[in-house]
Amino acid sequence: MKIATFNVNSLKVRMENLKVWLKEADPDVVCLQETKSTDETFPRAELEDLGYNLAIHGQKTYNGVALISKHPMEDIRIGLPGDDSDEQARYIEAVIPAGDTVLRVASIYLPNGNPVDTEKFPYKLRWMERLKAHAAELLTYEEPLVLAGDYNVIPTADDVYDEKAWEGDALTQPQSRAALREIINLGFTDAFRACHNEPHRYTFWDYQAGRWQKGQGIRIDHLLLSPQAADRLTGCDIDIDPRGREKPSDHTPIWAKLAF
DNA sequence: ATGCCCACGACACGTGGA
Repeated sequence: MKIATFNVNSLKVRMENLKVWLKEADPDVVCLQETKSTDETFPRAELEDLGYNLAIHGQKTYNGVALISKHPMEDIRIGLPGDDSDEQARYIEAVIPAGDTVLRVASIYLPNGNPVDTEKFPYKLRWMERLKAHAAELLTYEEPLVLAGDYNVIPTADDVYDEKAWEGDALTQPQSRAALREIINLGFTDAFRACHNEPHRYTFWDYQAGRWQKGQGIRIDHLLLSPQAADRLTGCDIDIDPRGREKPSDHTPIWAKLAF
């Protein structure tokens, strides 16, 4: 089972770029972020024609997450528990039959948190606390679980082209990094780091200042695996080609393969 | 030191992204 995550930065303008990648990568499940589509404007037919079932949590203009799966999805849960007043569409979860068990997958769009001297940063940290609590709950199920998405956290200096250039940014703040470590330390495995130890592999390159052309990116899209998922991990990699094509997102897809 | 680029909503440029 190939599970991918891709922050598309608007589905509407990314459909051709996305479809080219879907056809060549042929993922079973894709966690999408920043769809910027409501449930009404979501391009359902185009994705269904490619053989995918849909689970959508949309919002006008901003945010928006979705799961697309070639296998049926059950027990779809919308929104991250812990704050009923939070109206931002940043979390969706579903259960997919896999072999003689099930795979639970979540698509996560963690808040950016910039600028750090505004209410946006404490919102990010509170959201991470809620994610930690929910992740701890899901771990008690003792089933294969993948929490995948745009975490908006650069885990270490090895995951950024220039640590100094990002000093003071919400993505490298010690509090952001500590909060991500706390989640991982519940018992998760970073799929990419389980398969790769080389530094400076990226999933995002800013549109500005020629960052893509200069190879200056950051690694912020992650797949976190429960022990039962990590035991099945056979590979993980970043598909950088979509970032270099026409009308690219500023993110590129990353995937993991699990054996069932 | 700052803006660079891109998408959205909806027509002019402000907001948000990372």
